[in-house]
Formats: sequence, structure tokens, C-alpha cells
Amino acid sequence: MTYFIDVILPIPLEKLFTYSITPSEADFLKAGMRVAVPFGKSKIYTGIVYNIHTEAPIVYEAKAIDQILDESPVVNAIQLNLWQWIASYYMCTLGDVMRAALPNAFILESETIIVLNPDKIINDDDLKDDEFLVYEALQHQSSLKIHDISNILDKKTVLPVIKRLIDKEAILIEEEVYEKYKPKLVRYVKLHAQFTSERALQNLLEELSRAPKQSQVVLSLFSISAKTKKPVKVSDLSNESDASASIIKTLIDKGVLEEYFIQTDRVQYSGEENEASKHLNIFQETALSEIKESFNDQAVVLLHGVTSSGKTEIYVKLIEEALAKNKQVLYLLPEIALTTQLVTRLQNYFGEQVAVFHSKYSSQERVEVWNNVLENKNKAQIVLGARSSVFLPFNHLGLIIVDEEHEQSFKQFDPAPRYHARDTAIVLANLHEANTLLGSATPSLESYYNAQQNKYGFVEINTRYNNVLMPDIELVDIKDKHKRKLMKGHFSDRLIEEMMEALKEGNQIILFQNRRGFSPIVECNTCGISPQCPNCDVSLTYHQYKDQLRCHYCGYHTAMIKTCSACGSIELDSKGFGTEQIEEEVKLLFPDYKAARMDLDTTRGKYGYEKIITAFEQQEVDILVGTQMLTKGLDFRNVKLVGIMNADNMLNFPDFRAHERSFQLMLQVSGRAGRTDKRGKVLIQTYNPEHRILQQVSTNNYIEMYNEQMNDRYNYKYPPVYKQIKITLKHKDYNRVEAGSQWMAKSLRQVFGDAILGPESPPIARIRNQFHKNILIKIPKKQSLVKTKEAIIKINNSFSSIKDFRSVKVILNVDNF
DNA sequence: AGCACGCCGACT
DNA sequence: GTCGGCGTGCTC
Repeated sequence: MTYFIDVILPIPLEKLFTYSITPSEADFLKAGMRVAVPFGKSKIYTGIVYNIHTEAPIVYEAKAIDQILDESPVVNAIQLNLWQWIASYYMCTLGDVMRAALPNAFILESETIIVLNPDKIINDDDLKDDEFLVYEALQHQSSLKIHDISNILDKKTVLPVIKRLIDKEAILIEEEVYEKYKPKLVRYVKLHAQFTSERALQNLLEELSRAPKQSQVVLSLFSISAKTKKPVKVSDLSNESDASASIIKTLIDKGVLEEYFIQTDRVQYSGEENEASKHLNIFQETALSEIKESFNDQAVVLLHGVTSSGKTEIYVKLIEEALAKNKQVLYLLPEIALTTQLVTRLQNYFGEQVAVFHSKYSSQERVEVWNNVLENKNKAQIVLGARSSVFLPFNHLGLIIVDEEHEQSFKQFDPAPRYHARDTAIVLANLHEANTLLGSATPSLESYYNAQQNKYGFVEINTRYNNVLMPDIELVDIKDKHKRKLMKGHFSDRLIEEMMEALKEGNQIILFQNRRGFSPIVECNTCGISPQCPNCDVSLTYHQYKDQLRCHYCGYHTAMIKTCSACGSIELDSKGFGTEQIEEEVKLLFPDYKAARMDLDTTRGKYGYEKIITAFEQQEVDILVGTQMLTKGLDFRNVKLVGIMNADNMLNFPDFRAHERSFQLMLQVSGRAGRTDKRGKVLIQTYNPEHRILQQVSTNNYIEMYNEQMNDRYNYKYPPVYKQIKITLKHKDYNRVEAGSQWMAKSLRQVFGDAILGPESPPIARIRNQFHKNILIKIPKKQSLVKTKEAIIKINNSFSSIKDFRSVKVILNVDNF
């Protein structure tokens, strides 16, 4: 009997690929293991075994696998189920899901290695210049990679050169597969066994008396091991004794010290004793019992608790209960990198049972978390992570918490799979028969709607922890302030007054401006022309700190121009304002206080956020200026005043969710104010204080906002009333996307009629030299989603079989909000 | 997605 | 005349 396996490959192709295996391999292999398989002419890819069977393919001969990469499955059956769901719901391939789900280090790829042919000696004269360069390089280095050769020759296309060298039999090529994950080994030292006796030791120290540094090292080694009673790391020894690596090496070479290695986890928790969880107040207690009761007949519960109502304490209680039942817990957060504070809090309760998983981890670190979850280790009972942690190999999941449920960063927009982690989490929980708790102070309309429809359970907390009052929110009409000349830069007199007062009392201030950079538009006063990005249809934003013009879409940047590129005038003006400009104005207005800025530009790097957050927490900074990232669940005790510099630009954003988002954003930032006994103050500067949303924000009226917005959603057939799929077409040639999108929209209309919107050019029609067109499909709740998707796929297939349209990229985005 | 094969412009 | 551009087709 011959055996075959169907394999998922990490490429965006619909099909699974079938390979033949030997009976003994069939015996060993299980679904979810990785195999290395040959693919195409020379490549070797990592695939995941999907199933094992005996049905030989008919139209082609299956290749044999290259090798088996695992002893046991790295992906479990539930995960494969979840992958399948994601692929079909979000209309992408299993390969796309695999790429997103597995840590990079699990996906090995072969690399072509070029070596000299030992059996043949080539006369240099027979080689051309570039061939000679490669040949020459191989005399010094035993092997080269394709990448090295393109460096040597300083050009991209090197394959023809390699091919000629192969023809001349000068070189050979090999395919090498790399294991990307290497366990981390830490170097330890101990005293060599021969010095364990008192006497030998005495002799040794005497011997070293003329080498004070060396004897210092030996003495330090003693003191460290006496103190910690554990093996001694080389790095600790080096720090303690203040000795360089070379001194330690000398001692190792002399045979005084012995070195050895221990495999260590990269991610480690070194904390104190755990605290007991806090007692809940009466409101929290009530909410907790309501949640538990809801879980009896609802798999999902939405917890709507005002900012600072102590939702985390409730989560902690639920986590405790899940752990007591020996279940794993997944705690999803929008952007984990921002929430060092929460990690610390949970670690205080649960110590090393908390594992953290997010995008700023290296792929090596991710593998370790993955394995810990897979093996159900004690150190991974609670996983705190961003959206990609829904892919971890849980096997006993009991509870999923989705904190800040309304956050849009749970939805992945760019590479496929374009999944929403909240919705995926609910499916994952179902597969595990676990419960899901969604928590937010400003729930998304779709979750609130689901709760209203009794699809989810619903629990509310309306009181802040310790009965702290909700902040007092004041709207400032800057149109009027401008008229009456009461503005200093972008600050109204009211804002300055309140800032003065807060600072005098020793309180901190947060200023929110939803735009980074200094000013988004630079304009020539003479001819009115403003510098544009060469690759995108946007104006360049001026960034003062580097004196640059930057594009926020493609990363293009140039030095700030001194004269207008069109007319040569030197009168350049800037319009609009970003965080950078606010920061600068703050420094001028309040020179005696320290201001800092938190946005994408200041938080690059692994610890970028942490530095700023810590500085603000420790009150080294009085005024913090920032973008959206300020809103994400940060808990600063001493903030009394929050200023929203301009509420209008977010309200006017061209998106059906602009109002909902603005409401959420403003209430979230407001929630940062007055978290202790003092009542917080929020000032919202706007040109349009009568705006319904601003009124609703200032009275903290979620229900009214919900009802009004839902009304619009009904009228205009938007989610959550209708389902929505967005199709984006991209091409570098405008005419081609235009023609393609027209064709696509027409075909869709033949099936769906006027449920099709578009094609339309998005506000930014060109990004990275690609022109975009959008088509929107609105799907009534009663229409079959599966059939709708089938129809879309069919149309998309005919689309790509049209020669002219083949090169147009089509992106399908399900629930594109 | 990669990679090979095949057909057309700008350089030695 | 070649080198090297990218359109087209295929991968078990």
C-alpha cells in the first residue's frame, strides 16, 4: 500500500498539495506535523500535514517528501479547524492562514548554496568578468548564497551568471534547509573539580595572588554561588567581579574554571511572591455574578463598564476560576506593547503562569511561547496577547477575554488573512467549548447590537471604582475663540487656564491630537502649490525634528524644501497641525514644565512605548502630547486634565464609522482623567460644539449615541445591520484598474443588483504607485453568506482569466471595518 | 508567492 | 549583436 499526505504550503494557492510517503513515514506522521517538501524545480518548503490517506492522485505523480521536521504535531486538530474557518470566512487560502499562524521560525525554506566544483579546474581565461568574480570569491569562501553573489556583482539578476558557471562545470549548487529556531544557550562557569578541596583552593589563590584581577574573579564566583546557591552565569560573574570576558577566558583556558551551557527560555518572569486578588466592590461583585450566570446559557458575554470601573479585577476573578478548573486562558488586548502596566498587574496575581505574546517579540521568543502553550506548561496557563495570539496551540482553553473589544486593531487589514481577532476568538472559544468575555467602556456597535439581539449576554457597570466621579467634559468653541482672538496658537484661553491650574496643583496633563508630524500640508503662499508624494496621491507632512517632508503612506521622505518647487518663492506656509507642533507650542507656553510626545515617531523600537510611559508614570513629564495610542487602557494616577486639541478632523473622516470611532476615542481619552479622588476635567476644542456626537460625549450618553448611529446604519444599510465585503483592485496603470473595476462591478451587479456600491476611487487614489479602486458589497442578514462568497469567488475567477485583468491585484476584505 | 521560460528595447 | 526588462504559466 502506498500512502499519501495532503500538505498545506505557506503560499497563497487554493489547493492542498499531495506527496507520497513510505509506510513507515505513514506510521509516524500525524496531521499537524511539519514536513519539508520539494516544490517546483528546486525549492524546498515547509508544509503542514493536513491528512494522511491512500488515494493516489490521478493526473500527476506525487513527489516524495524531503524529510519530517517534527517528532509530534506542532498544530493541533482544533487549530486546523480554526484555520479552515478563517480561510473560508475571510476568503483566503489555508496557506495565508498558515503564514500568519505559525511563528516564522517554524517555516523553513531552502536556500541555494553555491560551491566550487572540486572535480574540475577552470582556466581563468575561459570566464567572463562577472563569472570570474564569483569564481574568485569561491576560492576564498567555501560557499556562497545567491544573496552574497548579488552583493559581489552589485546587481539583482545573478541567475544567468550562475547558470553559465554551471554549464562550464565550474560550480555546483546545493539546496540547504535551515532550522531557524535555535534554543538559547546561556554560558555558565564553575570552579574546576580539582580545586574543590580546601587545600587545593588555598594553593590556587596563592598562585593567583600576583594576578589580582583573576583572583578577584574566583572570589566573586564564591560570593555569588554562596548568595544564590544556583549555577553562576558568565555574565553575572563578569558584572559582579568587574572583570572583562578575556580574564574569565584566561581562567577557563588555565583550567581553573570550567564552562558549561544550559538551555534557557528567552522570555522569563522574575517576580516576587504573588499577591492575592483584590476584593471586589459591590458593583464589581454584582457584575461578576451576572457574568457567571449569563455564561450558563450564553457562550459570549459583553461587559459594558465605564472607564476605570475596575473591569480588570473582574477578569482576574474569572481567570482564577478557569485556572482552578485546569483550563488555559487567553487574554486578548489591542496592542500589547502599550500595556506593560497590565502585564505587571497580572503577573502580580498569577506570577509566572502569565505568558506574553505579541508582534514585538522576536520569532525565537514566539517559538518558545508557542511550545509552552502546546505542551500546556505551567508558565503558559494565561496568555496575554495581541490579535495573533488566537493562533496559539491551546488544548484546554476555558476562557477568552477580549479587552477593549471595540478597538479596530483587532482586525488585520493588510496581508491576508484579514481576520478580526475578536470574532475569531469567539469561534476558537466555541471549538474549545469555552466562554468569551468581551469588555469595553465604549462597545463597538456590532457587539452591542449582538447583545441587544440576545446573541450575547450583557452585563453593565456604571460606577467608577472607589466612586470616583466621571470627568467633567467641557466643549470649547474655537470658532468663537478665534473670532474673539482668544487663541494662542492652537490653544484656547480656557485650555490654557485649566492647564495652568492643573500644573500649579502638581497634576499631569494629557493633550490629544490625532495626527502626527508637525503640519500635514506645506503650501506656497505665492502659487498655492504644496509638495506631493511622488508615489502616492497625498501631500507630504512636515516633520520639524528632522526637518523633513514625509509621506505617511509609503515612508517616502526628503529634506524640507527651502523654496517652492513650482515658482521658487520662499514664502512657504504650513496648514493644519500635528502632535509635533502641539508639543512645541506647549514648550513655549509652559517653559517651566516638562513636555513629551507619544506617537509613532517617538515610540519606535522595542521599548519605545515603555520609556515614555514610565517617564510619565514617574511624573518626570508634566504634559504628554500624543495620538490615539494614548487611549489604550493606560492607567495614570495623577492626570487631572485631558485636552482634545481638535475634535473635528476625526468627526469628518470619510468612513461610515467615523462618528462611532470619534465617540469611542474621545470617551477613552477622557477616561484617562481623574482616576483617583480628584475629579478629572476634559476640554474638547471644536469648531462645531453642537455636533450630536460631541454632545453625547460630553454627557457620556452611550445609549443615545448607539440609537442614533444604529438608525443611520439601518437607513444606509451598513454593518452591523448588513454584512459587508470590500473588494479592492490595485494596479500601477490607472486605466487598467478603472476598466477592471468596471467589469467586476458590472458582473457583481448581475448577481446582487443594487447591493453593489462603486467602483470608487478611495480618498487616496494612489499609494506606492498603485492606483486603487473599491467595490462594496452589502449583504442583508438573511442572505446566505456562503452562497454570496461562492458567487464572488466565481466572478473573481472569471476576472483573472481575462488577459487584460490578470495583472490587477484583487483584495477581498470580509467585514472590512 | 517564487521561479522558469519567452519575447522586445538600450547598451557594448 | 547581447543583456536584461517583465508578461505568462506552473508548482503535488
